[in-house]
Order: sequence, then structure tokens, then C-alpha cells
Amino acid sequence: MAANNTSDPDTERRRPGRKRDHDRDEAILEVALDVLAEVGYAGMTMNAVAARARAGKATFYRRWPSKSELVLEAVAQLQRRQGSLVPADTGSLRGDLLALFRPTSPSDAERQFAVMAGLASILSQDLGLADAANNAIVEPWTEANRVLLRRAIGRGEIDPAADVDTLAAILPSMAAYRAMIQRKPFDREFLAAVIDGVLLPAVRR
Amino acid sequence: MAANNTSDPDTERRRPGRKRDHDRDEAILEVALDVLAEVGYAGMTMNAVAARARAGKATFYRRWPSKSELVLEAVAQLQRRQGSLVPADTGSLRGDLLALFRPTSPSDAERQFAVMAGLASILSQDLGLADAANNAIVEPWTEANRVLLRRAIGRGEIDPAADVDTLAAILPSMAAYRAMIQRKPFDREFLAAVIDGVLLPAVRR
DNA sequence: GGGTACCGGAACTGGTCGGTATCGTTTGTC
DNA sequence: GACAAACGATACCGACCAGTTCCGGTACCC
Repeated sequence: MAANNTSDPDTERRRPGRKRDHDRDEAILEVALDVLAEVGYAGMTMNAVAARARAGKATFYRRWPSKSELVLEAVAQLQRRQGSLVPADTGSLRGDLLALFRPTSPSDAERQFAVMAGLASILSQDLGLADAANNAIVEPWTEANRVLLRRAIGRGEIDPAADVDTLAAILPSMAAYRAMIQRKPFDREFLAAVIDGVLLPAVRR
Repeated sequence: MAANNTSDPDTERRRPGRKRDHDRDEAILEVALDVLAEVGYAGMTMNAVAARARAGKATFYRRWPSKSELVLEAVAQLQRRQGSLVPADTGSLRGDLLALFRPTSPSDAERQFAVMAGLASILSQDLGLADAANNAIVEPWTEANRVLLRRAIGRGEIDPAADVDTLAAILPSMAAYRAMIQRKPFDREFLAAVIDGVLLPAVRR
């Protein structure tokens, strides 16, 4: 089993030369997300990202083969940083739902939807990226809502025949629509209107 | 009051030469909407639209000063063609909501959301276009839902304290989200799930 | 019939951007 | 200390595209 001298520099540690600085990876991806949120995929130029990250473009292409691959990994990092989004049990469905939007700082959720809006253009072209964006940004919220609804059913608080899957999609859908098309803030006021005007009335026994 | 010889050729009818063929306007805008729905704003090239419309680009720029102005007017035409979207009274809220998606051919609604998805990239940059798209495509649906809900209240069919504005936004929001991000069809099955699983339970007395 | 503005088509221009190559420098291994 | 790879920076290339200009031809007004 001879040593493989042509493999990835990360797994291969028999080569001379300066080591790749992995701190730069995360920093670059973070800048990419910022630019993406500000100007969208089409408006995001590699030069702009490089300049803001104080990096050379060679540093980019040593890591990712293309712009789209870089963005794909940036979205993956967004998902990683978000964590599992498991909500604390406040005792009532209403409290749980409201609490879901507190722990992550509001600017955090705001940025996620800004990134989503920036990606919107490319979603119709690149199916892989569309899935990645959906899985990274919206699906965790939907899943968290599902958990809360099931918990409320188990608690006997709401109608056990409630259509959990459809109901869980309401808040994320309206948040995405509001952020992307209407460009209005998804604030606590609107959140309360949806919870009290739609969700809770729909599930009462 | 001397005659103004430098004004728009449409309002000014004192000039010689071949008349501008206004049938071309609509045809070009229609092709633009098709291309927009297929490849999005960024992917839509003037050459491609010209080729498919069998028109020279000079014909474009004689009518609209730029690509964005052309798209803006194409969206306005989409709104014009959609009409007022006044729904027939079927006697029940459920019937009314389902009927709302029948009269316009399903491919029509499908195309509207495809255009919206194609526009998504530019919405964050161009506020005017964002408003135009919202007003042309989604707002008419929302307004139609509002009318139906108020009608059901007047009929005594549903809870008169229902939050009409928030409820009316649900179907359009979920349709837009589903078409733009999830790329799943907004079919009758999903429509029925939202109506029976969310809307009707939320408004029962 | 002469003049003019429209038509579709095509060539051209100027700018932008993804990606590559190269520079001098820095950081690591042998 | 010799070598090699990563670093930031910059110049460069090739493709693409919005917008302009020209062409030969056609419809309309006088």
C-alpha cells in the first residue's frame, strides 16, 4: 500500500510547503453569504467577494472549482451554523411558536431570508442549489413547526386530526414570500397575526 | 399653440413614413414573458427574445429604452390580460375557493408563477419591478380571496371575527413559495389540502 | 413618385465577469 | 538552507450581452 502522493492536500500530509489555512475557508464563505444577501447571485462577482474577504482569487479557485460550487458550500455552511433549531417547551403551542423566532437573533433569520432571496434567480436553473437552499434555510423551520404541532397534539392541546404537514408549511411559506416578494419585514407583529389569526384557530378542538 | 413636432409618434399624427405596427408590441411582450418564465431575467437575452419574436432589436429599442423597461411593460401586460379575477358564487366558501383556480386555465396560473420565479432575482434590486410583479401576479389572487371570505362572512357561513387579510394571503403565499422554491406543482390536491386543512378549520364558527 | 419612418436581420462596440496565469511573499517540510 | 505550496494582489483572456448602427426592403403621407 504505497502512499498516495496525488490526493487531496487536506488528507495527504506528506507534502512540503505552506499548509492551507482552513480559517480562510469559513471567512470567505461568510463574506460570500453577505454579498449574496446584498446583491443576489447574479450581482455577486468573484472580484467583489475576493476584495471584501481580502483574498486573492487564486485562493478561491484552489478551494472551489467554480462560483456555483462556492455558493453551494456557503449555503451548506449556513445550514451547519443554524444547528438543529430544537425549540424549548414553553407549555403552550402559542408560546412555542413565538419562542421559535427568539433564540436565533432576529438579524440572523433576516439574513437567511435575504440569502434565499438572493438565490431566487438561480433556483429555477440549478436544481441542486434549489434543494440545498430549501434544506438549509426553510426546511429546518418547517420541521421545527412539525415538532411543535405534534407536541401540542400529544399534550392534548389541539385537535389530534390536524393536518400537521400542511400547517407546518404555513409560517415558513409566508415568511419566505414576505421577505422575497413583498420585501416587508417578517416581524413579531406579523408572526402574531398568523399564529392567532390562522394557526391556532385552525387547530382548536 | 404651435404643433409639437418632436413628440411621441403615437400621439403625433402629422409625420410621414410607415406607421408603427402596434400588433408587434403585444407579440414581443408575450414572447418576453415566455422567455422570462423559462430562463429568468438574468438568462433572458434581448437577442433570444428578438429571434423568437422574429423581430430586429432596433424594433425593441424604438419602443422601450432598456431591457428593464421592456420587462416592466411585459409584466403590466400580464396584469392587464388577467382581468379582475372576479369569482362566481358557488354558494359555499369551499366551492368558491376551488372555482377560483378553474376559470383561468391551469397553464395560465402556472405561467404566472413561472414568470414570478424568473423575476425573483431582480426583485431585490429593482423595487419598481418588485411592486409591479406583486401587483400583477399575486395581489389579484389575494384580493379575490378577500372578496370570497367577506362574502362568506356576509352569508353567515364562517366566523365573522375571522382575520380576513391574513387568511387571504395564505393561498397566494403558499402557491408562490411552492412554485418558486420547492418547484413542486401547485395542483388541485395541494390546493384542497390547504383549504380543508387550514383555511376552513380556521374560520369555522 | 419622392421622402420618411418603419420593418427584420446582422454586424459591431464597449463593458462586465468567470476563470487562469503570474508576481513577490510567507509558511511550512525535509 | 533548499524546496514547495499557500498566500494576497494584479494583469490578462475569452465569452457573453445590452445597446447602437447600418442594411435592403416595405408601408405610408404628401
